[in-house]
Amino acid sequence: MKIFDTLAKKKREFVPQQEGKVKLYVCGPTVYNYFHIGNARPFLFFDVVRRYFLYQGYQVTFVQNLTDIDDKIIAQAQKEGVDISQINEKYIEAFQEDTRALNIMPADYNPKATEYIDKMIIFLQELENKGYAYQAGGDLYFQVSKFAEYGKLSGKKLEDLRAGARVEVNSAKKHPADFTLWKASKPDEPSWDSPWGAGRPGWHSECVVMSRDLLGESFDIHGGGIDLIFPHHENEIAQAEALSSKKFVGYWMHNGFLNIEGEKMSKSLNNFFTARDILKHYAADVIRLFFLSKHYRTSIDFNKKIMQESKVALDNFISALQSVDYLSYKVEIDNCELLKEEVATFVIAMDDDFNTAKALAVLFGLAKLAKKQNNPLQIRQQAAATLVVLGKVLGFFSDLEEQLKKKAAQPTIQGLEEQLLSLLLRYRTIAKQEKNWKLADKIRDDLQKLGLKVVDTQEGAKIEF
RNA sequence: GGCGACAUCGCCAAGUGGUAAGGCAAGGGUCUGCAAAAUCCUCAUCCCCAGUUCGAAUCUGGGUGUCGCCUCCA
Repeated sequence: MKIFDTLAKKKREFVPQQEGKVKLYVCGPTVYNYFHIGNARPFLFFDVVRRYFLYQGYQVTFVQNLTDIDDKIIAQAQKEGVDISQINEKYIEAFQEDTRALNIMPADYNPKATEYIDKMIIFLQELENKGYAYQAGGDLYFQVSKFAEYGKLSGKKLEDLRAGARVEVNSAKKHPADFTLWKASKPDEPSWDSPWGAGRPGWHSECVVMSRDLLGESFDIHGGGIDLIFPHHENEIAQAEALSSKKFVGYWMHNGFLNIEGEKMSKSLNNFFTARDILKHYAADVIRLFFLSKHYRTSIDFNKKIMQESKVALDNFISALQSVDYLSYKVEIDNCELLKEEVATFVIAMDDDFNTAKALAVLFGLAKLAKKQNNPLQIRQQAAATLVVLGKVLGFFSDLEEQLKKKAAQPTIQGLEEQLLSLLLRYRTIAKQEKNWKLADKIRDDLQKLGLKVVDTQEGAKIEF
C-alpha cells in the first residue's frame, strides 16, 4: 500500500509503527458555525481512509479534535449575543448531526481544546525550558530560528517568508514567522491562568498536545486540508520535534480544495454552502460519490450539474441491486462468494494512494454485471454481493435497504382521486384502441403537467411520480 | 516578489515509458401507435513547440493557460 506523503513529496510504501495498527489524526473543525461543503471533503475522505484500513484488517485509532476556543468563536458569540459555551455546544452538536447524516463514522476520540489547557501549559513550559519559546508583548512565541528544520513540510525557507507580505509585521516578534503559543486575553475574553499570565493557547499547539496525549509522540498518519500545510502543520512539526527529537508523523496526507462553480468558496461571493444545506438537496451517498469521483489530492469543483450527474451515476448501483431483487434475496446475496478479480482490482486502486476514482470504476463494472439480463443469475448475484461489500468499504449503502424500499415503493392515491385517475386512464386506453392517438397523447401530456407521469407497461398504463 | 500544482473526448475523470478505465451527455438498434422506461451497441491519441527513447499522455527543455500557498481557512 502506497501513500503520498506531503513531507517526502512522493508516494511511500505504508509501514505502520506498530504492526496491524494505524494511528490516525485529522484536524477537526473550529466549532463556530455549521461546517461547509468544503470542510466535508476531509471529513468524508478520511472516513474512507479509515474504512479502508479497517477493511484491510488494521486496528485503527482515529482522533479528530474540536477547536472550541479561538478568535472566531469569540467573534461568533458576540455576533449571536450569547455565551461562548453556548456557541460551542450548539455547533458541536451540529457537527455531530451533520457528520452522522453524511454517514461518517464517529471518531474514537474527539478531544476539545478547552479540556487540554493544563496539558498545553505543561507542554509550553517544556518548550520554554528548552529555549524554543520567548515572551514578548504579553504573548509567548515559538522561535522558529531555533528549529533548524523549520519549513521542511511546506518547502518554505525562512528567508523566503516575506515579512509583512499580506499582513502587518508584529514588531514584538523576533522573526515574522514566529508563531503564538500563548495569547494574552483581553478583559472580556475567556482566559486561563498560566505562567505567562491570563490568556489562552495558540491554535498550533492544540493538535500537537492532543495527538501526543492520545496517540503518542510519534504516530502514523496526520491529515487535513492542503491549506493547513503552512503554517499549521509546519508549526506542529516544529513544536513536537523540538521537544521529542523524534519524527512526529509517519505520513502527512492533505486533501485538495473544493471550489464552487470554478471560484473559491467565500461568504463575499455569496457561494457559501453548508453541508447541512447540501444534504437537503442531495442524499449522503450522492455527495460521497461526488467527492470520491476525483482523487483526493486534486481540487474539485462543486456545481449543480456535477451533483445531478453524481445522482444519476449513483442510481446505477441502486438499480443494479434492484435488478437482482436484492431485498428478496438479501441473505443469499450477502452470503455469495465475491468476484475475486474485481475485488483485486479494487484493492490495487485503493492501495495506490487511495485512488477512489479508479475504485469507483470497479463498482460501476459490477453494477453492469449485475444488471445484464443474460448473465447467469449466480454471476449477477455475486456481482451484487461484491458491489455491496466494496461499496460499504467506501462508505456507501449505510441505509441501503431504505434506499431500495424507497425506490420500489409506489406512492398511493386513494379515494375519489384514485377513481378519477383510473377513469382517465381508462378513457386513454379506449382512445388508443380507437387509434385516436391525439386524444391519448393529450391525456398523457395533461397528466404530465400535473406531475403524473404515464408509463405504458405490459400490464397496462401506470402512473409514476 | 518567493514557493508550488495542474492542463486527457461536449462535461466530469483514471492513467507516471509499451500503445487511452469509468461516469454524465450524445448518436444508433430492440421494444412501443408515438413517447417514456428498460435494454444492447457506438463514441478521444492526450494544450503548443523541440528533444530523449525501439517506443511518451506519461521523461527533459522552452512556451501558453488555469489555479493554489506565502494571513484565519478543510
